[in-house]
Amino acid sequence: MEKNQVPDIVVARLPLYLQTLKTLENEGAYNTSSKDLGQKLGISAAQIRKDLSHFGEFGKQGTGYSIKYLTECLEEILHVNKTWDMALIGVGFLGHAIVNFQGFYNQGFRIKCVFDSDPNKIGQIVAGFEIMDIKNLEATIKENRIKVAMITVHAENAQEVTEKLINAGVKSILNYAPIVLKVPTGIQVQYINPIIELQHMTYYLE
Amino acid sequence: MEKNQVPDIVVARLPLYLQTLKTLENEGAYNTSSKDLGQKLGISAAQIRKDLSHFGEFGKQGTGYSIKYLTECLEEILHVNKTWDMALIGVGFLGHAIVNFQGFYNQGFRIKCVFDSDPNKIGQIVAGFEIMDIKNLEATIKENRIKVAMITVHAENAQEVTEKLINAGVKSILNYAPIVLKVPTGIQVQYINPIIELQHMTYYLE
DNA sequence: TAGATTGTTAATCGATTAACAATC
DNA sequence: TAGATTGTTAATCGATTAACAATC
Repeated sequence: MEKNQVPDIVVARLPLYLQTLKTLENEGAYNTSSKDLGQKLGISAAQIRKDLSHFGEFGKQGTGYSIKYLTECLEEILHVNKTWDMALIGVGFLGHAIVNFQGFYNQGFRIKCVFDSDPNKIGQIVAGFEIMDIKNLEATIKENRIKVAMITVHAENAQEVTEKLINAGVKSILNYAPIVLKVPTGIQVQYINPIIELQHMTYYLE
Repeated sequence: MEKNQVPDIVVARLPLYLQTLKTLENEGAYNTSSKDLGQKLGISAAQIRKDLSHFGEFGKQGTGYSIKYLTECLEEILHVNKTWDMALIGVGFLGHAIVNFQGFYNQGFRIKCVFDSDPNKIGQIVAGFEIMDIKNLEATIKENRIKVAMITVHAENAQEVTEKLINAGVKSILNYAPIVLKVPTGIQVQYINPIIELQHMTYYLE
C-alpha cells in the first residue's frame, strides 16, 4: 500500500494545513506559499513542501499554491471530500456540548446517532437527536454502517464501549475518556484530554 | 536551565505516565515496572526508562517502581503538586461543559473565574461561577495572579483574547478554538481540536 | 541464590532542514 | 528578464531501541 510509506507524523500535520487553508480562504485569499503557511503554523517552509511531496505536486514555482486546489487535494487525501456519519456515546455535559457543536459541518463529519446507558436520558431529545439506549448500539451502528465514533463516557466504561464499537464495525475512535484504549491493529484511536495538555504546560511554569 | 535539556516530546509523555499511575493506584496496585507501564501505554519499556532518566532515578532493580513514589515525583516535576487557578473565556456549550467538568480536581487545576462578552450571559451563574464581563478580564486575572487559561471562544476572537490574557500575566493557554495562536516566546499553548484528530484518522479509512 | 528490572550506553532509525536546480 | 517559489536531495539533527552491567 502506498500510504504505508507516509509517516503518521506527516499525516497528522495535513489537517492543520487544511485548517489554515480554510482560514485563508475565509479571509479572501486565493494563493499561498509554503513560506506563508509555515509562518502561520509555526513550522518551516521546507517541512511543508516535504510533507506535501509525499502525495504529489500541488504548487507552481514562483507563485506557490492555489488555495482552492490545495484544499481540494488535501480533502481528497484525508478522505474528507465526503461526509462521515458519527456515533457519540455518553451524553453528559461534554457529550451535550459536542452534539450541539456546529463545527463538524463542512469538515467531513456529522453526528448520526447518540447513545447513553442512563434510563433517565434515553428517549430525551438533545439538539434534535433522540438519545438511544446503549443496548441498541451495535445494531444501530451496523445498520448505518458507521465507521467513526466519539466516546464521552466515564473512564471506567470506555474500554467496554470501545469493544462494542469495534464489534459493530467502527474503525476510528475519538476518545475523550482519560484512559488508553486497547484496540486491535487497524483501528485508529485519537485522544482528547485537557488534563494531559495542561500538565504538559505547567512543567514550564514556576 | 536544566529543564531546557529535556526534549519537549519527553515532557509531553510525563502526564500520560502520571495518568496511568493513577489508574493503577485506583485499581489497588502498589508497584509497577517500565514493562507494565509500556504495555498499558503502547510504548516501549526502554523509552519510559529513558524518559524518566532525564529527571533522576525513581526505580529499583528487580522490583520496578513504587506507584506512590513515582506519582509524587512526576507531580513535582510537572508542578502539579500544587493547584493552579484557571480562567475560562467563552461560556458557550463547550465552556459550559468544561465549567461543569469534575476532572480537574486532584490533577493540579481548578477553575477560578469565567468570562464572556455576551451581555445576556454576564451575571448568570454556571456551576457556581458568576459569568464575568470580559472587560474585567485583565484586572481580575492580574488580581488573582492567574497563570493558566482555557479559551473556548469563536476562532475570530481567539487571538484578541489571547493577547489580553498574556497582557494580564497568563503563561499557559489551552486553546479550543480552531486557529493557531501567535504568542511570544515563553508562553505555552496547547490545542484541543476534535476536527484535526478526526481528519487524521479518516486518512486511514476507505 | 536466581530472576527480574533498573539506568545507561551505543547503535539504529527516522525526521527535519538547508541548499539548489528547475521553472513559473 | 528578474524574482519568487517549487520539489527534491543530501546532510544534519534528534529520538528510539537494543543490549547489558549493576543490583534489588
